[in-house]
Amino acid sequence: MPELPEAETMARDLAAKTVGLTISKVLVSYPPIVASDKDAFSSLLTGQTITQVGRVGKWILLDLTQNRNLLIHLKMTGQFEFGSFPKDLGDFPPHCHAAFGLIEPNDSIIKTTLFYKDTRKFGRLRAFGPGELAPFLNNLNLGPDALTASAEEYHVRLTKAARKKLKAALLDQTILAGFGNIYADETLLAARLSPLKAAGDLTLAEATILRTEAIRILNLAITHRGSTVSSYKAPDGAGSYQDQHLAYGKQGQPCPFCGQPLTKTTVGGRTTVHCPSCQK
DNA sequence: ACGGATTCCTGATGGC
DNA sequence: TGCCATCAGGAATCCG
Repeated sequence: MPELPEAETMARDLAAKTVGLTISKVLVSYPPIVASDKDAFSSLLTGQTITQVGRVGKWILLDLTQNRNLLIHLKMTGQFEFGSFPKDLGDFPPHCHAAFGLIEPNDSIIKTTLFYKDTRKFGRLRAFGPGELAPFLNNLNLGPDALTASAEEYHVRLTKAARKKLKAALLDQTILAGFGNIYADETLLAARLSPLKAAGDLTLAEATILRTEAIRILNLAITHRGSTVSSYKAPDGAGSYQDQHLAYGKQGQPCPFCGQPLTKTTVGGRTTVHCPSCQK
């Protein structure tokens, strides 16, 4: 499930494969995947060249010519795949819902096709015309990026969540952007902080440790191309950070720090694994 | 107002 | 073996 390191990996792979290419054709086989009307979606994108691919929190952002943008949230199972342009709507690869035919500048032959693939169909693609992206992003009210926020920002933003449990606060993208279930559990264990603790009780010293561990783990995960659990895979291959998970999915196994068994609970509706003995 | 529950989806898994 | 129920989870939306 794509979180910050997986979104970053996908954005980098996508940038390497698509920047400089022009979208010559768009086909949508499952219209709900496109947040707006699919014809409006296609006409906003067709003819535009991809100039940059980046990440905003867990969103993937493609900058296009004529101040247009394509913003994608991968949710649980969204991914990208390359292939040849489908002959019709019945000719899509399995679980692929949108196809973008890409050409070299001043050419007309489709060089490659970018597919949006999403088994569970939770992801959404949105196209924006000039001036439309900023208000949308503004409305998302995303907090500072988990990778670049300062210790003070971690402290101020998390304590403002008051009685919310620390794990739930970390998953709230309006507090800090980028954490998902995996990296929240991994970070909390590394920082020896309880997911059940009230976020409002976090001291500056604790927030500082939390941030240090978060940045260490997120960067390490990026160097490993993310964590491949269930089906995550970036265009240039899967990740391997799952091999270094200490908390996620490790319920019942001994805590790597004290040896007591890790317990599984539910916090904020999410499966949470932690060490009741180490994490205070 | 704020936090918890529900909803969207499908493949994997577990129990009988 | 087969079938059905349950679970997984990001974030918008609904609810108390």
